[in-house]
Amino acid sequence: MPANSIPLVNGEKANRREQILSAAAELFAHHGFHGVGIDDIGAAVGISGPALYRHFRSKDAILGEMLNSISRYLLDGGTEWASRPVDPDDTLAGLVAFHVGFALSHPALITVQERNLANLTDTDRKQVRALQRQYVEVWVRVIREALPELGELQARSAAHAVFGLINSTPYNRHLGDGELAELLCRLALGALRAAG
Amino acid sequence: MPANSIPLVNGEKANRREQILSAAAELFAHHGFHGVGIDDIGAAVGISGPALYRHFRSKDAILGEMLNSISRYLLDGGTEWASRPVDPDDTLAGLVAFHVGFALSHPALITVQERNLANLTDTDRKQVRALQRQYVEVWVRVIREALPELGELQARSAAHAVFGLINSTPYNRHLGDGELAELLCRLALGALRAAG
DNA sequence: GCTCGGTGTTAGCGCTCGCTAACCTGCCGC
DNA sequence: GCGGCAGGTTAGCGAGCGCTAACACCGAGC
Repeated sequence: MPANSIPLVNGEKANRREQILSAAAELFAHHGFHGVGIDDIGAAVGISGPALYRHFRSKDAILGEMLNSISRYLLDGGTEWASRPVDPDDTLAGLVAFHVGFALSHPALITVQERNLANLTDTDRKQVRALQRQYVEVWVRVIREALPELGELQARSAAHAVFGLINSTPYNRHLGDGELAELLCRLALGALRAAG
Repeated sequence: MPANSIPLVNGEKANRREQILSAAAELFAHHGFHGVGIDDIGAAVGISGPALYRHFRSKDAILGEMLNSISRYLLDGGTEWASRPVDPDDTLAGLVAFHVGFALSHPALITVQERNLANLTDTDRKQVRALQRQYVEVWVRVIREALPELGELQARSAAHAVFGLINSTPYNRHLGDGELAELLCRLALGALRAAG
């Protein structure tokens, strides 16, 4: 697990900022950024409305910090897996498992990241986009090492498709976590294998 | 192609209601339901703001009709494919190709359907949910006929995952449509094959 | 040629929402 | 023990938004 700080599955302990981020993530995931009021977020952590401004400069800043830290966490984790000196197939499998693990333990963050990019400030959006692009590049590199017959464009499209597959976790709560994780890994790797 | 009416790739001819629905879909996809104003939608079809109320009862009604017709179109098309008397593998391949075709020609609708369910009226949401559930059941049935070793829960999870995979088209515009369609079909079928 | 329904316009109401202002309170360091 | 700061409160502002009201235009039918 990278130095980064995301894993604290939900609010047990954690300082106010993190409580707020966690609660806001849940709310944004359910109702969308514009569908959630400052007062709602406050109420979710037991304080009321404007008190949030003691911890964040604005509502946009909450979303900005949330998406930035998600993207950074994924990029750091992905980069670490990609640099493991094992054979390409295992690297790919590790990367898939890493992403699956994140998606399963933080479905709300996945939802927010997928839906609310457009609600970011221009500067925040640029940062997040840059991090996401780098993360995709990590995947493209790993995919092409495991499947040398794929072109770069094909690999990039396949990467996006696999993200879509894995990020289906928010709608996908029929199975237990363990079984679902294993299934998703199999599906993702099966898809990639079929791409070659 | 079912009796239903979705395919008219964009605004060429079409009456006002359909122009509005098409423009609104694009806007909702980019900015989210709450991020789009009545005036924005009007401007996008060359009329101004409140004139929309000559064609729709409310802003919610626009979203409601949009999502209802998407869901109905998918269900009708899916049902038709599922009832084709060919062997199970071909049925599954046809279903995949059908969904891929829709996702590629209407990425905005895909985005709206994924992101804005929560913004529907209660009654609209119930209707849409019901249609979506039926569509998933069609997939589950077809998947299990092609892959009898899968349990129902596994098949349902796999279906959701494949939806996620195919619905990645909005982020996936690196390849030409033809090549992307073929790739997505291969990925989806490869994933499902690996599930067994 | 007048009516009238269909479709457009602008003005403006009422509500919600993000955010600020002004004030309160309890804890920590000197 | 007292000053100050961190972190909370409520009141209220200004802007934006969904929607309605009131009116204008135009083409079709008697």
